[in-house]
Amino acid sequence: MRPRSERRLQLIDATIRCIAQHGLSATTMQLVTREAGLSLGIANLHFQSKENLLAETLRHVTREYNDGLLAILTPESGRSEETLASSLESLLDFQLSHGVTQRQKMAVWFAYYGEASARPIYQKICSSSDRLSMQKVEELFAAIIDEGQYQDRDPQQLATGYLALIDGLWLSLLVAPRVLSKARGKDVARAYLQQAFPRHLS
Amino acid sequence: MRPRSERRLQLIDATIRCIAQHGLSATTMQLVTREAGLSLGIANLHFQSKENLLAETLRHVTREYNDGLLAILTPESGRSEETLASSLESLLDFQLSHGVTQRQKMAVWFAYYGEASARPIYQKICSSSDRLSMQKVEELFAAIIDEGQYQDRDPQQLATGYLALIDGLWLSLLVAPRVLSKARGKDVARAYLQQAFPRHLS
DNA sequence: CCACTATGAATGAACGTTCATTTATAGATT
DNA sequence: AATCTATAAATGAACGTTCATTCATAGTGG
Repeated sequence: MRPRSERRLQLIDATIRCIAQHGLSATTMQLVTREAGLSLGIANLHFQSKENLLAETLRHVTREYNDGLLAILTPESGRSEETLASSLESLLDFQLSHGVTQRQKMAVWFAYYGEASARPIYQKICSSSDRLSMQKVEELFAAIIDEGQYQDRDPQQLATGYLALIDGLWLSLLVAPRVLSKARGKDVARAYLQQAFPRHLS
Repeated sequence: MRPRSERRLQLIDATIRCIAQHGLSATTMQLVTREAGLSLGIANLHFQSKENLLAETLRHVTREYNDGLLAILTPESGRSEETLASSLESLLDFQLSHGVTQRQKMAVWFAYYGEASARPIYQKICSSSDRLSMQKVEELFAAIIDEGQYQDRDPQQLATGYLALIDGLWLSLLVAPRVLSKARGKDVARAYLQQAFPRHLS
């Protein structure tokens, strides 16, 4: 017997692996609980329903990503080494890091995106996460434009383009990893940022 | 009684509407055949199985898009008015046209992408379509770089970035249409191309 | 001894598929 | 033209399977 929070995480992790391996539509309670090494009834005990388990899994993956993003893009007092240029570099490193671009995570992410247009719950979670990224990246870009005295740059438009580019690269990495390597994907994203802020990226 | 090809198209159209409205995992044979105004058994008569119907639906949407792309990016003798600059403009217009960016089509597209990592059939269809787009866009970009004598431009990298950007914009249009309008999405894509080929886009 | 955690067989609803039957169409025969 | 025949199209009730959920039961810690 283990505490509630531990079992919840154990089941969410198993759900992630199942979605990545079998897809969202083939993910059953049997598969998830067996993957977790637990009995069939346990998921309903901790999550009430499958729908809820799936929603919580999406929230988990989304929160994990958002926390990583906020750690980079939220200015903190005491980090004297931090510059706007280093934040930009960190952002790029993070979004194409191993942790974020591993197959499992991306497969989960896009599986939910694919169903989002039909399920309000998923749509809400996805779009609110997108809004946060957009806001934070736009803030960073605005500060960089100000610092670098860049002319004719629209931070909102650049942030929209950058985040769309990252999403598209993730999709390519997921569907055709042999065509696009992670390193090349990073080059492409870096080129975008270099065009936008040449004096902030080597 | 109607000929085979007509019924097939009728069922594929119904499948598209069902996926857009209910999602891929909630699309049942009952739903599809009722949407088409036909009986339950008819889909298996024309498509053998549900799996086959779903695969054919993906092929249909993919082919429709590829045909539109090829019509723009395949040079034809007799089109004397055609320039590389006008091809670039046409490409942009097409990829953010009403026909391509309507909710139904995008919802179907991403629903399959979401399942593609777990289903080889979907993966194959999606990735071979991506490869075609990549090849054609890369050819266009290479010709433009040559004509415009642009320096330090890698056509493959630019094409990868551009197509990823378009994918990402479609995703935004689907999940958060209120945040990103089609017109603004087009502006963002145009800005990318303008940075790359300033002398080929007004 | 009580509250919480855990099990897995049982349940009923929903699903894809099948198939006996009916309906419609086109060609052949009278 | 009218009738018959052969073929394909179309139907929907029925079948077997799979699924999420329930629940009686058992185990565990305080």
